[in-house]
Amino acid sequence: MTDRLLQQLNTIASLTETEEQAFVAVTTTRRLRKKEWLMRQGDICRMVTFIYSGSLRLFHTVDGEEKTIQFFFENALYTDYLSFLTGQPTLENVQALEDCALVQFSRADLEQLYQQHPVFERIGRISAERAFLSLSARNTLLTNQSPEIRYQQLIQARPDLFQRVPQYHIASFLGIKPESLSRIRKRMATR
Amino acid sequence: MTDRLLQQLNTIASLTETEEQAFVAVTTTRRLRKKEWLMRQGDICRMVTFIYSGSLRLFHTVDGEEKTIQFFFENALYTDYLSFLTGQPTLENVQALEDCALVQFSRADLEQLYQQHPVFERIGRISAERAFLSLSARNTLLTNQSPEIRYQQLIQARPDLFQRVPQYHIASFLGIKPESLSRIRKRMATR
DNA sequence: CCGAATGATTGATTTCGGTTAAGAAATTAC
DNA sequence: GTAATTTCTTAACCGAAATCAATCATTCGG
Repeated sequence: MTDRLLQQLNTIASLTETEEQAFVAVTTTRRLRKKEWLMRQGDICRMVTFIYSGSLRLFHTVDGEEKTIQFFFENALYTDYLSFLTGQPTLENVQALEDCALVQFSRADLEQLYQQHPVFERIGRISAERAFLSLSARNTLLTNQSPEIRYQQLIQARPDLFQRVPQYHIASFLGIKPESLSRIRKRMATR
Repeated sequence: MTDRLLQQLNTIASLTETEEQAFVAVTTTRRLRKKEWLMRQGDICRMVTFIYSGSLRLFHTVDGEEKTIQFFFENALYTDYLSFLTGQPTLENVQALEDCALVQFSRADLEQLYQQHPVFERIGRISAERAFLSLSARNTLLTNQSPEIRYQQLIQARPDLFQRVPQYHIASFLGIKPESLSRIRKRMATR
């Protein structure tokens, strides 16, 4: 399982044999059943998680209501930067949508790697930059476009999502209520 | 001017004399008059800009309408990650709200620094992480809270903003129309 | 100091997504 | 395979912000 994570890292910056070994030494694997939790609001996030298979949903709870922020599928990486970096309790909830196989490593070990092999610092930088870009894109979509456009872009970009995720989670991800998504779909069908 | 930028960098990771000199060698300074442009949609962003004094406004143009994304004041850093990292033309417009004194360095030089002194890689990583966190906070506010709450949080967090920035830019930053902001203010005053 | 331009407020109306409530369809569990 | 639960759709109504339009206030240039 760790192989595929290493592969991903190598696409960011290539690792020597030694660096790969140092990295593998700090990873652990883990399984999660559907509906089990990777993270609950109030936990402290000390791990980076690589999704080898399965899927996760990240959401915040606002006024008792779940606001879906992101979905994670195979080959994605997840960590709560805020909690991971500051040691603060997280505001995030992450739950398995499907059974998952995961690879993890801890913040403490990552700091060690940063010290010992600057290439990981580079990987960390590029990863953070990418996370920023993808958040930025989501931000732009969410604030500049109408729900209908957001929905259209999403089916364009991720048609698979609708096969694997219930519609009311997708509605939440789009920043609207399930009833509204239903209306949008109807509107678009009859046009 | 570059001193204050160095100071900021040193709070992220401390630089040796040599590293400081290498950095200073690649910086240039620049002035901008009110209403002049640092960046226009379609440009390619090759620079990181440190605001020594003055202020800037970053906005996107969507359907002929300006959407203010962010304000920059003294000691802030600006770059368009997307354009800076990929070399793509930017979608961002950045205009001086007040006369500005700026310190800049180029992507090419930064890459050199990354190669020669890993500490800059570290600074780059931490900066990207911070940018992510701050965008994430804005995101949460913008998507989870009503315009009224967003306005309240903003005067709490940045009362100075209202002294330095016209209200219609602030409205745009809050994701609403000037008329609506005016009404929110009236509503709050009479309560 | 005055007129023009810019920025803020106010009012009338419209629009769109939220809310509430019900029922239909699909999935899950026994 | 059927009942129970979950998910999705539909409809009527509501409310907050957008839109449209006018007016007021302030700033700026000459």
